[in-house]
Amino acid sequence: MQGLFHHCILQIALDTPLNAIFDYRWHCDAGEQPQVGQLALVPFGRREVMGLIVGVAAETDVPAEKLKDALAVRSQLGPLSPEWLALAGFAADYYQRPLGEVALPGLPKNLRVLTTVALDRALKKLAKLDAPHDGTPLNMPQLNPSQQEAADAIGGAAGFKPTLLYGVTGSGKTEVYLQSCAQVLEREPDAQILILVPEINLTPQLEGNIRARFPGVMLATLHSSLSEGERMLHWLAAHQGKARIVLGTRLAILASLPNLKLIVIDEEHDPSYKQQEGLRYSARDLAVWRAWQLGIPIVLGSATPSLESWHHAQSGRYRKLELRERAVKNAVLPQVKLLDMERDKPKDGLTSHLIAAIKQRMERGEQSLLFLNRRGYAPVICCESCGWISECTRCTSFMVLHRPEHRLRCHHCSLEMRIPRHCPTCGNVDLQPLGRGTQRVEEGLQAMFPEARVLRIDADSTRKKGSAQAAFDTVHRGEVDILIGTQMVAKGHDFKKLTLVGILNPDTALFSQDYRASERLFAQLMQVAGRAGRSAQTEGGSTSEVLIQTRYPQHPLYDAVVRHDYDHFASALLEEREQAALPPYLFQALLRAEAPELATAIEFLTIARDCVEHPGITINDPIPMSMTRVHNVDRAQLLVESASRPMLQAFLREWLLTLREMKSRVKWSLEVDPLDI
DNA sequence: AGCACGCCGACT
DNA sequence: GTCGGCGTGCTC
Repeated sequence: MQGLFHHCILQIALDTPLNAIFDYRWHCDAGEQPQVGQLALVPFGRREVMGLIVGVAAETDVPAEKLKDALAVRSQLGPLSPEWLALAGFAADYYQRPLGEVALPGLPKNLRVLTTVALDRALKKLAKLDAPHDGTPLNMPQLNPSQQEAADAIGGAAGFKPTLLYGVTGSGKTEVYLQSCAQVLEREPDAQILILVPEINLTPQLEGNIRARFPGVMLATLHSSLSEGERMLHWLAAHQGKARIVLGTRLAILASLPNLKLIVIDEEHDPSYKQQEGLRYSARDLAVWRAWQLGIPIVLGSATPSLESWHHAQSGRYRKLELRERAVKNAVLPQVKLLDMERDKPKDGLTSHLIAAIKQRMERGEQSLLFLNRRGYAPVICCESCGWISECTRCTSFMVLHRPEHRLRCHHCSLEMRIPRHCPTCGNVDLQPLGRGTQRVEEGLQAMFPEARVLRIDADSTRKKGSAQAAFDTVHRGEVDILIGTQMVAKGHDFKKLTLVGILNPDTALFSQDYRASERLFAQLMQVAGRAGRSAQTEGGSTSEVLIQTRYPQHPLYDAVVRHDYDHFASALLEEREQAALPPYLFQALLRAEAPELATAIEFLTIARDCVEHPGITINDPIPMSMTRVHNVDRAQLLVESASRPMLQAFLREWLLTLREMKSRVKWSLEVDPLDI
């Protein structure tokens, strides 16, 4: 039959915002017919691009004069599976983006270029790179009963079974993952496992663990800091089923994994699973869908689960497994204490109590960690006589003082300037820093403890590639007495000699407009707190301490942190969310618009609000975003809500068709399930 | 999104 | 006289 056709029509998805599939002619009588899931090089406008074949047909409606010939089909590469295409298709539908924008950007860049040398080279290299030398597998450490129970439940599960693994920091969740993996790998000779972690700087440790534990198994990593060559090799290893464990960040959720049998999401509550630009997908949510689609188990692990997952566990949709104790013998949870800043007035940002605690660690030769989520020297400088403050000229924000560099810098648009000698409005020379960031605390500490080895770790101190790792290594070697840092120090690292964590300025999140702020603060505090006392108690029986400086020691959030009581805190938050009709009891989408003038953006959103019928959907009024102006662009947003996800989905599909028709020159974008509102 | 065409301002 | 600004129009 096929011999009758001199050509066929390839239906191809392209990486373009145009919401369409493009048809091309292909002379397929000569060789085999191209397959759905293969890549094809096609002329598109005045350029040549790589597209994904999503259909092969005999005919097309496209008029013959428009129809062009595809240039090449990348036949060296096995086609992406129907399951993978369905995953990309689901993500495209759910997040309301064209299929090509979802399916293509995740592929290695070298697969998408004109020449095929990089692909050929990687294929050759991979063919030689066979089963890694079979070293002696490390013995699996003995698990405690609840770990063992969890590992058996996960490793032995069959069918779609989401599990929430709820375990305090240091309770040995990683060990549970590894032993679950071991069970799956042993049982199914071809099985692949996908392990997602929030950030790359956590992976080296875990990667090492996995390699040591499974010496006969090929491991591939997938994250944004791989070189193009590595990315191609690792992606192919996964695609061919050779890599049996794939460890990656959120982007790895779109990896091609033909024999996927288990998905592990570590620290599932972590906001970095949500992509914050372009296609704003949630890797965690896509992972659950992928597990459902394939009918395989998935584990979501956290000490402070997201309220979404917690809700699912409460309702029975997810199975909940708990690890209540720390896995290392004698390692107990750190003692959390609140330091009332009203009673104990801080000096250089530190209360006398915290200073005394640091001093004590110094004397014992132990390490202290101070956590302050604010980089720079001071968040703003001001004029004492006229009240001028250092605002950014391009953003609704302040210019942050960076003293070591003698500059003011906007953290949103990167505008920089020298520190003015005198006030730009009144000429007064007395400009004062207001508030404090990590640099200023570092300075204060060094003055207070001249003999101490103080190290600051934040985005500014670790600009250069590899410098973050170097800094952490210094801490691990014990060459630091006091560590001061932002978010960066809160995650993953396991400092053996660390017995004190001081948290400097957490109060701002308590009264935030963002209803997710307290959920995030709790998670963050628990995570930083978890840095202390991860190893066995130090000699002399000193327990680890977490000291939180606050003006609101009575606040229920802190009370829950002190009692290490996520359960009640989460249940209370969920109840509030239900009362207030907020997620996870409600589904949201956000339409954003930006323009040189705020009024233009608002006007567009107002038209958008009124342009369609919307039964069952609530559309709020357009409002300026909380940070209205960034880099001289004003931004506004429109929140859309519904109690029914399918209704919201159906509405959005309809709505976007209309919005695209409008051809407005206002730049706009839609986000489904926004995290920050 | 790219990329080209097209029509108005300050420069070798 | 040209280089180049970004408005608008198209991509099987």
